[in-house]
Amino acid sequence: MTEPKTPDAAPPAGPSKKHGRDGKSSATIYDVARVAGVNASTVSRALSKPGRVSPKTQKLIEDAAAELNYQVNPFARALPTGKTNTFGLIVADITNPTFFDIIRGAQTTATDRDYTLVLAESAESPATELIAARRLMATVDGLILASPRMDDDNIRALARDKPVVVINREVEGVPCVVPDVHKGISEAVRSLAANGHQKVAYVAGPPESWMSERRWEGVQAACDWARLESVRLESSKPTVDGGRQTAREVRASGATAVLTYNDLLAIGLMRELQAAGIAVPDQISIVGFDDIFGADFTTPPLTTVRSPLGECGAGAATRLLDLLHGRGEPAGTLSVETELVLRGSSGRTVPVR
Amino acid sequence: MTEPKTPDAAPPAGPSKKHGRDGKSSATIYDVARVAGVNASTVSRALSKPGRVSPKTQKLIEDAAAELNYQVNPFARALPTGKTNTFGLIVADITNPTFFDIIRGAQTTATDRDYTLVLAESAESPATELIAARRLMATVDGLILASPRMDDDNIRALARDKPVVVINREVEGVPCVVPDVHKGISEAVRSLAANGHQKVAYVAGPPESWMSERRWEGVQAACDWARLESVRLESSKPTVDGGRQTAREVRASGATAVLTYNDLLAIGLMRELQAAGIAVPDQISIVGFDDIFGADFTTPPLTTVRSPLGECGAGAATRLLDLLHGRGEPAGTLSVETELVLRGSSGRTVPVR
DNA sequence: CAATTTATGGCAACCGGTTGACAAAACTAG
DNA sequence: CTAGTTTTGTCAACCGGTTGCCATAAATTG
Repeated sequence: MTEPKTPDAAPPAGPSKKHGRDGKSSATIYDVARVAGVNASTVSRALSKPGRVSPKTQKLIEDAAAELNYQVNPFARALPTGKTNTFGLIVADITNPTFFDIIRGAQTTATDRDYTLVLAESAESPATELIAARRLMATVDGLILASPRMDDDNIRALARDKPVVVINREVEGVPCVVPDVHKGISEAVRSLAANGHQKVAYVAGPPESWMSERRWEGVQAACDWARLESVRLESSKPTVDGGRQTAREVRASGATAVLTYNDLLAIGLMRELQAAGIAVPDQISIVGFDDIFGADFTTPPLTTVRSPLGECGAGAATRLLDLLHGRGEPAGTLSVETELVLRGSSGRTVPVR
Repeated sequence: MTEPKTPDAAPPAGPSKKHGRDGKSSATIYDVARVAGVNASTVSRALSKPGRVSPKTQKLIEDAAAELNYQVNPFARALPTGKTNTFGLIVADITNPTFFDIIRGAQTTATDRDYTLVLAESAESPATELIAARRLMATVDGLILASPRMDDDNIRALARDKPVVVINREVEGVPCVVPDVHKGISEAVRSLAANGHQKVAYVAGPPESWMSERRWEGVQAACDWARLESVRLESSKPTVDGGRQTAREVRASGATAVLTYNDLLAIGLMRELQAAGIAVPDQISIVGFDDIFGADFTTPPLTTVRSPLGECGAGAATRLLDLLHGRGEPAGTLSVETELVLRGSSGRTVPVR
C-alpha cells in the first residue's frame, strides 16, 4: 500500500470522478482516450484538428466522448494556447440605455460565433475604465471599448497587447466602429429648415465625449449649408436631469429648435419645458440622438437621429472576431449610417397669438 | 547547439518574453522566483496564502513581482483549483429593461468582490437558456438565473453541479431572491379603492412566468380584501406591442383600473387607449410592475409597483458569492420589498358627462 | 543547553489540455 | 515485391500556477 505508485499501471476503472465541489466532475480526454482505446493526444487532435485523424478513429473517439458526456475544460485549453474564446466589452454606464443595444449586438454575435462575452463597467471614469480594461485583458482574447473615456494613448497601449475595437470614437491606428453623423443630421436640419426654423441650438455632452464634438460639427455644417444660425450650449451631465437643467439656457438662447447630444438630454429638456408651459413642438422643436429604448414613450414621441447601436455592437464584435482569426483590417474606421426618425417632438413653430 | 537542452541550467536571463500574440508576454511566478531568489512555490504561497511565508521573504517577493509587473494567469490558477473567480448571469432578454438593473446590480457586486461577470441571454427560450447555462457552467464558479424559463428540475440539476441563485422565481431547494409582491400590490389596490374603483383587471404575462402568477394571486387577494372585483386577462407577449393588443379586451372587461404584469405592457396599453381617445387616468387607471427605466417618460407618467431590481441583482450576487465562500444558506428565499410608486397614470375616475 | 515544537521554504506531482518530433502503418509507384 | 510517400497515432514536454510532503532552520521549553 505504501509502495511508490506506478503511474503506468492505470487501473481499468470507469471515468474518473475526482475533484469538483462535492465529488462529481466531468470526463477528461484521458477518460475518452481509455474508452476509445487510443492515446489522449489523438483525442485532442480528433476534437480540435479536423482531418488530422482517420475517419474510423474519429468516430470511435466521438462515440466515446458522447458516451462519457465529455466537455473540454476551457482553462486547460487556454493555458497552452493562450486562446480563451472570450472577449470583453467595457461600457461607461450599464444603466445608460445607449449601451443596451450595443451590449445585445455584441452578445448575440459572440454567442453565434461561439464566444463568451464578459461585461465590465467604467462608471464614466477614465481611471476605472483603464483598471477594468487591464483586468479583463488577462482573461480575454480581445476587447471592445464602447464610448471609451480614457485617452487615445492608453487605448493604443491596450491595442498593442491584444486586439481592441472601439465604438463611438475614432482612434488613430485602432479599428473603430462609428456612426456617421452626417446623413442623419442633415436630414434633421433639413426637416427643421423646411418647418421654418431659423436658429438651432445644440446641447453638448461631456467634454470628454469624442462623439459630442462630431455631432456639434455636424450640426454646424448642416446649419451653414441650410443657412440657419447655430448656437452651442453646454450640459452638466448627459442624463435626463442634465437635460432639465439646460431648459433655462435653451429658452434664453432664442432658438426655436434644439438638437441634444443624446436622447436622455432631449427627454429631460422636453419635460422641463413642458412643465414650464412651453409647448413641444409648437413653440420649440426637440431632436435627440441615438433613438434609445423609451424615446417613443414620451408625449410627443421624440424625434431623434438614430444611431444603429445594435449594429455597432454586432459590427464591433464581428470585426474583433475577424481580427482574432487573422482576417480583416487591423485598423481603420467602419462607419454605419445614421438616419432621422421623425416623430412628434419636432415640427412647425406655431406663431404666438 | 543541437545538443539536448538541459532544463536545470537556466540561463540568468531577464524575465522570459515568450508566447503571446506577437512576442510579448507577462512574467510568471518563475520569473518572480528567480528575481527574488526563492522557489516558485514560495512565490505562489506568498501571493495567495497570507501568513504562510515570513515577512522578509514576502517583501522580497512582492518587490520582485512589482518590478516585473507580475500578474497571475487566471487560467493557470483555475486549472488546479477549479476556481475561476467568475460567475455567470443569464437573462431572458438583454433588451428588456427589467434586466438592466439586475445586470448592473450583479455587475457592481462582482467587481466589488473581485469577481468577473459573464453575461448570457436566453432569448426567452427554455431550450436556449439551458444550453447557455450548461455552456457557462464550464467556465464559472456559480450562476445567477434571472427569471429563468426552464423548468424546476433543470434548475435543480444545474444547482447540483455548482451554486446557483435564482431571481424572480422560487425553486424548492435552490436559493432564490424574489420581490415580495404583497406590500406593493396592497398599496396599489388600496389606492385604487380609495379612488373609487370597483373592478380591477390584471393583464397576465407569459404562462411560463412564475412571477406573473404570483402577481395575479396578489391582485386577487388584495381585491378580495378591499372588496373589489378582479378579472384576469391574457397577453400575447410581455412587450409594448403586447400591451397595445390587450386594449380591446381591457375595454370590453368593464374594469376602470388595470394592473399589468409589467411596465412594458402598461405602456403599450396606455398608448393604445390614448390613441383610441380614452383618457388616462380619467377614464381608466393603469398600474404597471417593476418601475423600469422610462416608466416616467410617458404622459401621464406611469404608476407602478416597484421591484428593487438592482437590489435583486446585487442580492443574488452577494448570496452566490457567500455560497462560494462557504457562507450563507444553501437554500431558501430572500425576499425584497416592493412598493407602490404613485405617478400620474392612476387616480380617480372622472364621471362621464 | 539539549530536546522538542513550530515556522518556513523546496521538491515534485498534478490540473487537462496542446503540439512538435518521430515512428509505425498504410498506401503509391516503379 | 521493394523503395518511397503519405497518413496516422504515440511520446513527452510544456503552459503557469497549486499543494502535500518533507527537510531544515528557528523558536520555545524544561
